Amino acid sequence: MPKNCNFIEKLREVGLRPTKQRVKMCEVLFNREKTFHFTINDLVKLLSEKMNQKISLATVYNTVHAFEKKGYLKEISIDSHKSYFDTNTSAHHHFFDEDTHELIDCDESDIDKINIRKNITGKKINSVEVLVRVASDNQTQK
Amino acid sequence: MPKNCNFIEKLREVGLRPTKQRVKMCEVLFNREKTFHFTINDLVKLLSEKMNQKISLATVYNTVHAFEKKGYLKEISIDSHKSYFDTNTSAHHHFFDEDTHELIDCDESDIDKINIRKNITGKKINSVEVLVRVASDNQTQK
DNA sequence: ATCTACATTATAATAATTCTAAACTATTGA
DNA sequence: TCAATAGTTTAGAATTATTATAATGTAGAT
Repeated sequence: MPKNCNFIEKLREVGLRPTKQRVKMCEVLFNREKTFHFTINDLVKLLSEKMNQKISLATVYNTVHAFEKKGYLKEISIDSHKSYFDTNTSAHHHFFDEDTHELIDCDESDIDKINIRKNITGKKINSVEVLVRVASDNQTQK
Repeated sequence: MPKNCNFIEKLREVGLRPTKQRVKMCEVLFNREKTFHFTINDLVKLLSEKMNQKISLATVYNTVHAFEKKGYLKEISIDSHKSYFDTNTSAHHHFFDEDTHELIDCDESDIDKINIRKNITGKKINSVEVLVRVASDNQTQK
């Protein structure tokens, strides 16, 4: 049984038609050990260069957003100039390497539980996320 | 002594020429009790509607970025679709109201100190910021 | 096999931001 | 004071990221 079958099933489960393009994108995004952080641009490049799969840019946008809506992907706000997505959809924190522009997931144990003392009346907390910006430690940095 | 003098001096101190446009923007941004969160769009509207000051869009971008570089403003990443700026340039956390798209500063006492257990070798921590997303608490929400 | 609803595609449209090059202005110092 | 000059503003063009459109294609149901 080829591994694609998993993706076909998973797509069907959430009500997304398992089209050629979506299955291909699943392979690129979810056949990984570690979580994957990417921009739409990264993904288009990966698909065309590594997978030799020409998918229209509009489809990549549509599909990424479909995946996001169905909980397969999560959008991360780090840089107002581009959208990052994360294959790890659980609530978790990030390190952001300002030298390489690389995102790194935090494990649960990396950051102690955040204690929030303030309450906004009539509002409930949807998420609490920490972003730790890091950069090169040497003296000669800019 | 008109209050503008302060801004003229301040601009000069950091090496920015105190032009008419910059001083006007200072008045809009920094003559406030509370910190101010805004997008470029908000600012352009404020300048033209409230202050009756027509400033070219390019100048608003230039000036906001000049202020940011000199530490007068801080950019906040919340929404990948627009850039928010904050007149509070110290390290601090935010609430983000997902209903109104409003940003609210946290006081020091609102969130306990964040304890980071992980170390990225060769990298130092530049900042640690928490974003708490809140939304309406009622049952009938979307 | 056929139908229908949903997907994909190329391309156009939009929105946010940056670039360009000409006109303008604050500062310097003769 | 006044010109020189270096930095600034401006309108508009260019660029980039993203979304909309409308025609064509395809998965799933009958």
